[in-house]
Amino acid sequence: MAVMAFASTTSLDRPPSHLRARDTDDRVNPVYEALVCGNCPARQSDLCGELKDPELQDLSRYSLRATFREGETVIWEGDPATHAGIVTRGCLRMTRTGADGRRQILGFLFSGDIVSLPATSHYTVSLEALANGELCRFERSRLEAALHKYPNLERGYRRTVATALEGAYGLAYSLGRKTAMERVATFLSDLRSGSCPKSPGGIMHLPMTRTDIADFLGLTVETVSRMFTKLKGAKVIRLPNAQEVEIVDPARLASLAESGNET
Amino acid sequence: MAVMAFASTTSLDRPPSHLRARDTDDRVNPVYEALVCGNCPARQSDLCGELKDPELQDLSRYSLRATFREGETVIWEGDPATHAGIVTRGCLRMTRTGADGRRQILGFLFSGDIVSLPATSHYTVSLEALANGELCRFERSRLEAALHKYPNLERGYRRTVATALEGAYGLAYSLGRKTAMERVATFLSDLRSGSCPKSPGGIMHLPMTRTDIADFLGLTVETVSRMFTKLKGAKVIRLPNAQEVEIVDPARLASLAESGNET
DNA sequence: CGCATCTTTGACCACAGTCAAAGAGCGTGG
DNA sequence: CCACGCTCTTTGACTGTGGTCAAAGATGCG
Repeated sequence: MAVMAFASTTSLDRPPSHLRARDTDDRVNPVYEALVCGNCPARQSDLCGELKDPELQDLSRYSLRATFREGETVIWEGDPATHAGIVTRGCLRMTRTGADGRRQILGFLFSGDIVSLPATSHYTVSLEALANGELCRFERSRLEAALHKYPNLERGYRRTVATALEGAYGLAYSLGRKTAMERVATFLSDLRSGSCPKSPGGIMHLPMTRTDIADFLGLTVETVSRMFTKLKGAKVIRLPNAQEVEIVDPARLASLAESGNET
Repeated sequence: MAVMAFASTTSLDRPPSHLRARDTDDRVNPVYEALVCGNCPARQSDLCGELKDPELQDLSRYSLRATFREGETVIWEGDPATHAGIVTRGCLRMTRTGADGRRQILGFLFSGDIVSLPATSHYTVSLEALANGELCRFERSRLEAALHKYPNLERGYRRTVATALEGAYGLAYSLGRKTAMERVATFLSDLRSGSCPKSPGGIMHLPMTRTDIADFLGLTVETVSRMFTKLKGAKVIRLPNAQEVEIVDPARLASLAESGNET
């Protein structure tokens, strides 16, 4: 699939074009796909959730599967927006990078989350893999045809984008009006109730680094680390190691997410 | 007669009345609406822009017009989300308010801007009028039916929401990663190229207060005021009075929006 | 084991927030 | 017509939260 180079904003701290080679493993396999959809993690998503089996089977004929590896950039800000898709496995970060390298992460995508089409002809965010995974993608015109053919799908897509908008508003509220402690508490609280996979013991594995969290919350690594330490000291969370968090006191965490200092 | 029946139906399932006295002036007038659409400011919008005249005429049968006055709250966060609509005149602010009164403005809506349906059954933001104006509204199920009937409309709606998402991402980037000066410069620069009405002399009338701007940019009134003063001192803008801004040096303003201190 | 990357901690600093007060603009009423 | 009160804006002095800089632990990998 043809992808052009875009010197401007994208190639700052991420390795450039050689990573995009993986894009080529898109493949179409009607029979296989139809079978796969049944137990696809995205089967429960807003997008596919309301589809009936025959609809899904028809739709799956147009789906393309692409695997990605940790560290790989799946979508580059500024590239022609040719596909939309669903994450079926793994985790990605959605980022926007300024000309001077400042970075804002706009969200983390887990299995079942959707990559929607931008309003413009080019992507306005990058998508970088935090863990190996897989995308179920649709070529733009195929998706648009399907949206028109299946009102269920169209409604689901609408809800999906509205949910994304809702998330962005929530993020804006955090960034604009919350303190560092509130932001970190909000982040952990949201992760807990979100699609981040949890182990049976209630321990969450964080696929993102402290730097990623900082870039998501509009803070610095140091501040994020200090807040983690503080939450650990207050016995609100446990940190078996840097990548694992156990939320010991969800109620207190939720309260900290709203007020910062205890109620 | 069918139209009249529809009119009474919608007034029945309209949200509880104590919050919104003004809503009562919704009215349906097929002939009048059809004529009005032709020179409606929203005719150029993403939503209505691609519609052909017959489609528009059909659609207009379901439109409800509601006027609003400065200071009035048109939509309350938490209310059942019964309508979507287009601003046809005036200006509104979209706000989210925390339990403790902290406020984040998520955007300003001018004529032609769309109020889309939320993913949930209830509105997640409030809409407050900054200037007298008018909304062209559609009852939820009517809009959904129309979206399915007219692919043009559906595509337009999709682009509209994607544009809103784009705007929210831009705001998040500002809030998370820009300095006070950059945010104010970005705000003014965006207003200039946006739908905020301008006088022939290139002077913009700001319908929002400094407090509103602060609540939009995640700053305080004092900081916003200081940045305005600084921009005036640097001859980047002129301030004939507090409500009017003339952008004297757009290029410099744009540069300040990205880097804060000169290039 | 050695190097690289990520995380944590500490000391210091600056940008924007807080608190306070004066100035500007505007509608209302005497 | 001006005085009054209200709201909004501006300016000043000071403070504090979170950023910056630096360095020491962890952790993981070849």
